Amino acid sequence: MTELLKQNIAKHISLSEKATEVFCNLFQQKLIKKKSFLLKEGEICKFEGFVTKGLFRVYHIDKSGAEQILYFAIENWWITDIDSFTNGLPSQLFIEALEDSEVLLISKKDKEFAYANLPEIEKLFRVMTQKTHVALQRRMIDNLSKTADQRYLDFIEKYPKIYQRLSNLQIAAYLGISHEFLSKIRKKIAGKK
Amino acid sequence: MTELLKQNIAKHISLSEKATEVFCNLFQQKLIKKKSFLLKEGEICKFEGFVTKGLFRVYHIDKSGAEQILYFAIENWWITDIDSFTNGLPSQLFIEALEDSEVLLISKKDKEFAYANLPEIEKLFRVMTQKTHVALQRRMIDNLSKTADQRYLDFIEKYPKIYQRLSNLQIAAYLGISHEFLSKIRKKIAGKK
DNA sequence: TTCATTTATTGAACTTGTTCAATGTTTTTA
DNA sequence: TAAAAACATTGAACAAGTTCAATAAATGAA
Repeated sequence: MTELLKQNIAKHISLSEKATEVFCNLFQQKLIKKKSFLLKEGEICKFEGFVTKGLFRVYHIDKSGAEQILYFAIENWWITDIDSFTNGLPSQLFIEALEDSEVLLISKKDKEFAYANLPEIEKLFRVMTQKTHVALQRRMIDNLSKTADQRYLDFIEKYPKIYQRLSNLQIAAYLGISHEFLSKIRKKIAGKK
Repeated sequence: MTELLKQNIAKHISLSEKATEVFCNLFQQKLIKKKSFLLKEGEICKFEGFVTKGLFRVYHIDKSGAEQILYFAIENWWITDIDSFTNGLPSQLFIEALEDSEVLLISKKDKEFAYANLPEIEKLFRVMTQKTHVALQRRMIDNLSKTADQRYLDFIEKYPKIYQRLSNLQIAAYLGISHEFLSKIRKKIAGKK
């Protein structure tokens, strides 16, 4: 059950078999039905999760009711509201399953146990946070410099597996454009081929 | 000379006086004249820096020659290209002093020494990376949802100290708009008061 | 299988932001 | 301190993206 998780850890750091075992045993599996929420705005995020099956979206709803998607998470991705989780603040985010999904969850207490007793885990999360930060920096630059057409094409190229499983509504909310405009972009691109 | 740095560390984690001393001694001061570069695109970033005086901008230049500013750094801020530094890849960023400045630099080798010998330093950088990541997530959401007018007002409110030291050209490159349009926004806002 | 719901497409009018070129203002530097 | 360079403002024409409303297509639940 934690096979994927073990592989994922090994991609970031080298960790002894024993420590891997101890760490992975801190996770509990949870099944989330499509359209259900792992986290809602206002709640305090008490978990960090690793997706083993399905698809989630992590998003924010602004004052005018529009949704902005921070990221999607499929198999092998981590999900949490890192702000709420680490600082104990009410979350400003929603985490919703877009398919019937399975996650492995670790509680805040157990993660602190891991930090305290498995020193390599501190490195694991430092390295992972650095990588997601670099990815977000790139996305920030792209959003500042590229037109919606190009961001759409980039998205398809970068996440072909995820793209196929998403509606245009979701993709538009990720790109930061209206779904009507995405529809027009798709038409324009189709005409060019 | 490392007084500011020590205070900054203490804001993130609690670290023994001895370890603080050892860690801070790994830094070397460097003076950077206005309009000089700490890093240029194509170079491999070999340092992580802590600003003790002055002002820097960290930016990218896209294919069409437009500049996108990832962030500004004044006293008490850290600067590096984390991607290039950790992965040894050629940087896609420029780090330029906008004022005569002073930084404390730590080399990659010395940082690895610190990770290996001062276990708390691993935590320090995990915590700091998490905080900058949360800040960037918020900026991402704002860029997806807010109009340029609002982003400009937010910027002034959030970074009043930095704002005063910047030209409109720099602010526009941070907000992702043309400086002409920023000029029009400023006129509109001034008229409303 | 059918009906209801959600998702996608399209057009028209509108808003936001860009580009280019001209002019004025401030800051640097010789 | 004068000239040069960098920065800021403005207008006009244009491009990118939104909003609203209508319709079509796909999906899901009974």
